[in-house]
Formats: sequence, C-alpha cells, structure tokens
Amino acid sequence: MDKEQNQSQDTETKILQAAEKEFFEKGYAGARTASIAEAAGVTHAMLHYYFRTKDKLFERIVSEKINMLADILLSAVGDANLPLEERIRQGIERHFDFISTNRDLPRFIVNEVLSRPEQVDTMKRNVQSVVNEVLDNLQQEIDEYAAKGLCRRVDARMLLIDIVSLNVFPFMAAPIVYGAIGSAYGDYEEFLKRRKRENVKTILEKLKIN
Amino acid sequence: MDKEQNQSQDTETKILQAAEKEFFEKGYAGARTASIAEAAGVTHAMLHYYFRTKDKLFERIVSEKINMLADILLSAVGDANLPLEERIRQGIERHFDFISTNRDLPRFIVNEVLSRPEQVDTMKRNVQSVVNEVLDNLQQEIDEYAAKGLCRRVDARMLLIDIVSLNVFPFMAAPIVYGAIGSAYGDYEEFLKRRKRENVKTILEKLKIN
DNA sequence: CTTTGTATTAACAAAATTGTTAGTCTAATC
DNA sequence: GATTAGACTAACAATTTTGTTAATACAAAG
Repeated sequence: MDKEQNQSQDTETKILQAAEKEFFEKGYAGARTASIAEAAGVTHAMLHYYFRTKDKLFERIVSEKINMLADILLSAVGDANLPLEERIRQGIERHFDFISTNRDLPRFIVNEVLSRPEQVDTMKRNVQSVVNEVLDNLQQEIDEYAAKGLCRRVDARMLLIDIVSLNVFPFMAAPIVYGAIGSAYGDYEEFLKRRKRENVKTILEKLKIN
Repeated sequence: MDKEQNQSQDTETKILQAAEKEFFEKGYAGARTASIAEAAGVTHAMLHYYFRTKDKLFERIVSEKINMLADILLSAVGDANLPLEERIRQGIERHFDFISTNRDLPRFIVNEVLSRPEQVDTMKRNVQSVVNEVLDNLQQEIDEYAAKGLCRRVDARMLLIDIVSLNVFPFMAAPIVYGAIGSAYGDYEEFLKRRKRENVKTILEKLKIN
C-alpha cells in the first residue's frame, strides 16, 4: 500500500514539477501537455488521469504561487522591536532574497496571472488585507518617527511600490538589464549583491532628513 | 492604380494593427491567425498572402518595437545645456510618458522578446551602443558636478536601472499595483501623475548632498 | 483464489490551427 | 477588346494538440 501510494504520489508530483517548469518557461498557451508528460517521464494520458485538463493543472500551479506571495509579504514585515530603519532594511532584503530564489516567479505572475481578470481578483482577495495591514502599520511607525524628527514623513504606499519595483524589475528584465548594463559589475550573482545594497540605500535615502 | 494600392496598403496595415493588438494581449503562442484576420476584417488567407507565416508577421511587429526602444532612450537624453538635475528630471519624465503611451509594450518585450535568445541579441546590438554612450556621458557629468561639490558621486549605471525599474514596473503589474494599492490615490491617471512625481523625487534624492 | 480498485498504457477521436491552392474579380496596360 | 498582374475568396489539406477509452497489470482485501 505504501509503495503504490508513493508511486502515485511520485508521478503526481513529477507531473506538477514538470508542469511548473513548462508553464513558467512558455506560459499557459505555449505549454504542451505532451511536453510536460515527457519531461515528467510519464505517459501523456497520465497527466489527464491525474489532473483531468490542462486548465486544471494550470490552476493548481497558479494557486500555489499566489499563496507564496501573501507569505513573503508577511514574512518581510519582520521584527516589530527593531528600529524603523533596520526593519525596512530587513524587509527589502528579505523581499529581494525571496525573488532571487524564485527568479521566474515575477514574470509568471505578470504574464499569466495579471492577464486573467478572475485571477487578479483572487490575488487581490489573498493579498489586499495583508497589504493594508502592513501598510497601515508601517505608515503609523513612520509618522511616529517623523513626529520625533527622526525621519521624513514619507508615504508608506508609495514606498512599498518603490521597493517592489526596484527589487522585481531587474529580475524580470534580467537578460537585457544584466546583459547590456549589469555585466560591468562582474558575474550575475555579484551584480545582484550590488543591486540589493543599492535598493536598500535608495529607499532609506528617502527617509533620511537632510 | 492609386485606389488599389490604397486598398492593399489598407488591408496590410489593418492586419498589422490587429496583429499587434493580438500579440500584445495574448503573446505569440496565444495569438491565433484566424482571430487576427477576423479583427482586421479580412479573410484568414489574406494574412498568409501578405505575411506568409504567423512567424514572419510576428517578427515584423517585434522588430518595429525593438527600434522604438532605442529611440526613446536617445530622446530621453535631452538638452545637454540644461543643468544636471533638470536634465535627469526631464529624462525620467520623458521615459515615463513614453511608457504611459505604450502601456503594454514593457510586458510584451519582457515576455515575448526576452524569452527568445536570438531576439535578446538583436536587442542588445540595437541598444547597447546607445546605452553606453548615454551612460558615459551621464557619468562624466555627474562626476564633474560632484567634483564641484554640487551633488553626490553616484553610479550612472545603477541610476539608470533605478529609473527604468521605478518607471516600468508599475505599468507591468498595473492590475495589482493599482488595484491593491494605487486606487487609494484616485483614478488610474491621477495615480500615474503621483508616481511620476514620486519617481523623479526618488532619483533626485540620491543625488542631493545631505 | 477471486474480487476490487487504482495506476498505467496504447491507440484513437475530436477539435483547433496553420498553411495551401485553384480559381475569381478588377483595374490597368497593350 | 484581350491580356496581365495583383488582391482576394472558399474550400481544403496537414499538422498539432487536447482529451478519451478500452484494455492491462497488480497489489490489497475479502
């Protein structure tokens, strides 16, 4: 019983892994169920046996990824006891590192999720409450610091968009950003370290009082 | 003769326009030649008559768009007589406005061009010399200003990546960035005005001496 | 040992999609 | 007026791709 369970578990996850790779690389329309099955090392019919349709298989991948996004947002919030500057630094770095270990995720989300209105709604539902909580919290803390003259009173929402833009875009456009500009800083990993530092600096600069 | 020329001109451009829309919305794999023809109001066979294959039609669109990118970079360089700060402000705003009037272009480039190594090479060839010229020029000017104590000595390459990231990302992720955060600032156009100001401020802040 | 349920396969069906072709229409040219 | 060339159409061919199904293997349960 265990063995066959493991077998079936195995082919199911093998299909899921192959599907994720294929969908990430080629998008929904470009992905072929036959390629996925081949990459997973199983018969083409097995894919339909386990997931019924290409669509359902895709949904499965998408919902998993959407959940990851809410998680990272929360985990980037960090320790409330740290001083504001340190907390923001930590948030930026955690967000950067998350994307760095999920380099194809942003492109996938932007291409395959944001072009489907229903998925956008799902995502908003999953993300909005977390975002608002994080933002309200952050804005309050900024205001307190600003009241004491410790930082500028910046807009938390704009700050969040700045952070995400700076962190995410270079990964999405990596072939050209690194290929045409970034390679001057050494290999890709070296370039990423530079960018991470740069992004922290850019954001904290906005908070500093002249 | 003129009339029939115009007729054929007309159907050719009608196909091109419909193709651009379809490719931008659905990507190469998701686009259907039949849909393109229908949207253009011509027979499906006409598409093959004028462009032979889906692939050639796609190439035509891509190369046109790649050329636009080099153009905008150059046009954003601006007037060399302006003071540095003003020149950078103008560059950021022009770049922002360009994307604002070509809102689906970044997603198209990232999805459909950057995932094709040959296209990336083409793009690099078209863009790299312009980029390097712009960057060398900018770096030199920054260094001169910095030598006089008028600004900080920042890295021009990093600055360019910052600008492009800040300007482009919110458009690519518009449904979620505006939907979950930006709508607090009013309608979409109002939000964009805010973002444009914010981006200029963020970048100029990096240059200012404390 | 038979039954039952699940995993698996090979072959097939159905639909969608790209591309072709033979022939028509029309306007200019001889 | 006949001819020619390009624009155009309808029908069809070829291929690709998704999804189904009938049959098989095999382990567990009765």
